[in-house]
Amino acid sequence: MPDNTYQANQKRDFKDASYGQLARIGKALSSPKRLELLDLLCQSDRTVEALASETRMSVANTSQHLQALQTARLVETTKNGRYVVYRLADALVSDFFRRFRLLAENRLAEIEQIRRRFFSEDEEVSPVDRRTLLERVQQKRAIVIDVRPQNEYRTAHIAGALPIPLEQLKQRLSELPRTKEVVAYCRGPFCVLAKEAVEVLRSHGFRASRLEDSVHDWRARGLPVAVGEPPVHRRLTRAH
Amino acid sequence: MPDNTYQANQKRDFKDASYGQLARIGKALSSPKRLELLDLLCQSDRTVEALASETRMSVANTSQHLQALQTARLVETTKNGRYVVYRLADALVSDFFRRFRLLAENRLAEIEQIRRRFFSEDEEVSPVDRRTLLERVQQKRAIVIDVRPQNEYRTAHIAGALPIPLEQLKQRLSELPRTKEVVAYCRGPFCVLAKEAVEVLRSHGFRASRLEDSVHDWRARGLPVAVGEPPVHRRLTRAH
DNA sequence: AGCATATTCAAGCACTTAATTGAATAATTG
DNA sequence: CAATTATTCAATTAAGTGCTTGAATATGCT
Repeated sequence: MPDNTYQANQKRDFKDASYGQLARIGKALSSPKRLELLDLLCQSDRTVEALASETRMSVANTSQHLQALQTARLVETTKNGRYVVYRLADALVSDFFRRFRLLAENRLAEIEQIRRRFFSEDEEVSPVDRRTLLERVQQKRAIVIDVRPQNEYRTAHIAGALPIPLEQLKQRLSELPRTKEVVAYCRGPFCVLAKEAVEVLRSHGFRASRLEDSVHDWRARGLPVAVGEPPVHRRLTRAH
Repeated sequence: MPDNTYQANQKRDFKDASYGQLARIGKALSSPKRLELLDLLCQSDRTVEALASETRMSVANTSQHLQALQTARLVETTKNGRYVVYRLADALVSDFFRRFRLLAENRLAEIEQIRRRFFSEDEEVSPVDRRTLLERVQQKRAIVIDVRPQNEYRTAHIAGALPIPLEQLKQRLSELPRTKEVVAYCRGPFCVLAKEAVEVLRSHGFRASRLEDSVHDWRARGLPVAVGEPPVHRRLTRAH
């Protein structure tokens, strides 16, 4: 009997320890701010300062949240001079984050409501158009632009997309064709860059719409993803 | 300028609201006990009482945790007489839970340490043997037994596995072949049923080992999964 | 109807967490 | 070497969480 209890306790301890470890990951994912940081880190490495200003948090608070993510081993750091660069600890994390988001979108109808309240329906690329997008690009009837900051583009982008950071968009409108459909994408469904880009483009008479996919969604669909600078001939032919 | 601020605030509100929703899921996953409940619910529907006794929690506490899972819409309930039956809200949840666990196993070396401390190496089916298991079963050199409670077996089980709940194992040893390798599996890596089964079997002279896969892992590998009672002819031929 | 059982609710307690603030550390620059 | 900049640390506060306890609700049984 005491031996039975001992074994039963061992089993309980094993379970508690195991699920306790799983909960370390869960805890890391339990704060909106940490999730926002993680989503940004899925796009590219970043310094604490850059993450703080992007998320509108104080540097100290950002640092604390990043340490929480590091404790869960979802991110890691390297020191570069005065800067500490945070990055995902493994590509698996960005893959997981995507599934986490998809689960939330599937289970929580509120997310779709929030989205509908913020985005107007006519600026989105419809699911139908999304499937034929690659085709339309190949037929030169559409062009995809990546409006994220350049280093995120370099980390990974939709193959064939033209890098035009939102900041530069107004000055570079002449590079874009008025005859084609212009599809802008950014970090994913919770990023507002592409929405702003579409507003700018439409106000200048372009036919523009927003693709809510991130480059990770694109990859997960088995569609081509590229790394680094855009091929030079592309820029020359695309520019008008 | 005031209009800019207004728009900037709208964007911030959109992000805060969106990531706030994601965090609802994260919060549900941030407690060891809730994760244990969720893992159990991946195996089959259960009443509050059943979940409480399985996890060694008070009924009230179990009920509270289940409500937290329900708030995150990961589980749902139906009332059956006096009982409230909790179940996963969608098959996507069990698929997600598996990936969550795999991420944790990948990122947190502590999990492997805890496992090694609890399981002895020689009772596990090695990764190599796992890949050829199906083959050995077909060649009638091995037999797979499912030692979970019967209703979990009925919900889903490895195709061809023989249902022998751990509770009945000692009385039903005569049904098992002494010439074949006996492979026991249960709910997955954090479940102790198969370990106990292997100990019982070995102490009675069987060649037995534990397969740490759950039926969901099996399905995710593209291997055959079945539902319901075992085919009758199987039981007759298998029984000795 | 009265009792037993399954579950939920509500209050209370110890403990944890998120965010702020100001100081400390560490690397770089003039 | 002093000043500057990026980050972390430590202390504080308010809010939130996990678990317990005892009561309340709801269903079924005799």
